[in-house]
Amino acid sequence: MRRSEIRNHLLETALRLFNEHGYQATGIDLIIAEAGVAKTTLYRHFETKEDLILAALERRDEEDRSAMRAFVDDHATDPLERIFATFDFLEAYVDDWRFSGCIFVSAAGEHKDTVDPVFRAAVMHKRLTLAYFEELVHAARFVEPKRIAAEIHLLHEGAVVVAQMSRTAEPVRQARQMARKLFATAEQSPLSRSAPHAAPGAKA
Amino acid sequence: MRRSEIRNHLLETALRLFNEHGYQATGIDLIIAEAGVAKTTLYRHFETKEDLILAALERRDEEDRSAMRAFVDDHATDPLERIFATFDFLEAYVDDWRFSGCIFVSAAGEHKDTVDPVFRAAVMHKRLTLAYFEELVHAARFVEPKRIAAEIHLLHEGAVVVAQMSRTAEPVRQARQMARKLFATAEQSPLSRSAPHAAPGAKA
DNA sequence: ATCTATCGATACAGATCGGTATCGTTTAAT
DNA sequence: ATTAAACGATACCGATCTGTATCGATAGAT
Repeated sequence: MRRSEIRNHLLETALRLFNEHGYQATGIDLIIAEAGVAKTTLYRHFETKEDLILAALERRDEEDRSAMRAFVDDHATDPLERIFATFDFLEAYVDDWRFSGCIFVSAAGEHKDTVDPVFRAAVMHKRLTLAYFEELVHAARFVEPKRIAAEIHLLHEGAVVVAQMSRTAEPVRQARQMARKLFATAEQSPLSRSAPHAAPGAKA
Repeated sequence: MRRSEIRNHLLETALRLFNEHGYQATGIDLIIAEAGVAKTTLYRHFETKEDLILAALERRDEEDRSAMRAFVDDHATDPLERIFATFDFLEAYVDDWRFSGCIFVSAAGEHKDTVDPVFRAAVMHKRLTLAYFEELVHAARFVEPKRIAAEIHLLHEGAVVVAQMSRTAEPVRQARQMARKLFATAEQSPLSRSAPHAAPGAKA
């Protein structure tokens, strides 16, 4: 294995095991065994296990959010439909056979102290995801974009947790239906959302 | 301390510590130290740590659901308002300074194997909670009661997870608003709910 | 081709884990 | 008052944990 690939390989292996068994339950020895790497090698790339967890979460954060962006860009152009497309992305995410809950929620559940770096990393992921929702909602010209974005976020989180327990993607489909019902009646800006010319204060 | 109280005391102590630090992170030694009890005593009441976890979850399950029932009974008589009262209960639950996320979701996050008894116990709690929602929805004469109950459940779970990250009760209030908007337009049975006159029993 | 940094393998340290064994003391029921 | 069970305290077991030390082999860059 090439030198520069080891770090990536370690992160991917750790991420997979964290997702399968959790953080505390995943020992360093298991990670290096699955990665086929010596313990010294792991500790040359990551100072502590916590550093490995943080690096893994950071990587997954970027992966997830850029994957959602790409999915939305690929599947919808209409600003309103782009909002609903996030639920389609979520459905595919939950339908993966490796799915066993949101790893950030699990990370927050295992590191409950609000000053714990792992907890803070989980919170940061949710904040960045919420910020993307705000972009989408803003582009759809909703009034109170922050409120609508928070509602989308809440639906996403609820769907994922229920899906984690029921091991079905049905909660995600239900969340999308709820979103459609909620945002069909949500008042939009006087300048209708399909207006090709930019509305004042448009961010993206 | 009286003999019969030891088991209860152990369960309460364990529950508190599990809620503070999680399950794996809470060692037996910490539990007995906080409970002021010898290790032999703990193992005379519970065969293994897993048994202690399961007993704690079972206890908490019954406590939570009976507390929600009592709250709803106390705060609303109108069948529709009783549904919304569950969100008021949830708000008080989340507003507690000891709140750090749903212990059943955390339990499922730390025991991801679907055949793990702890995971199954967490799932059972959610199923029983959902069943109660179905009772409430049925009493409110909604068509498709199971669908409506699942939506309430999804809103609850989403609110709790977002509240876990933000450490605010605001997500719960938002979830209640979403429920009001969703179920205001939800079609009810031809026999409209019994009280056509102004809603009594709404919370103060 | 040589040098240097990183690799794999292994052994080990020190702490902590869940759980057991022992024993003297206390408590509840007869 | 006596008996039997549960108690507290403590020492201990084997396993596992994160992290370090050592050392020969290997690979990248010059």
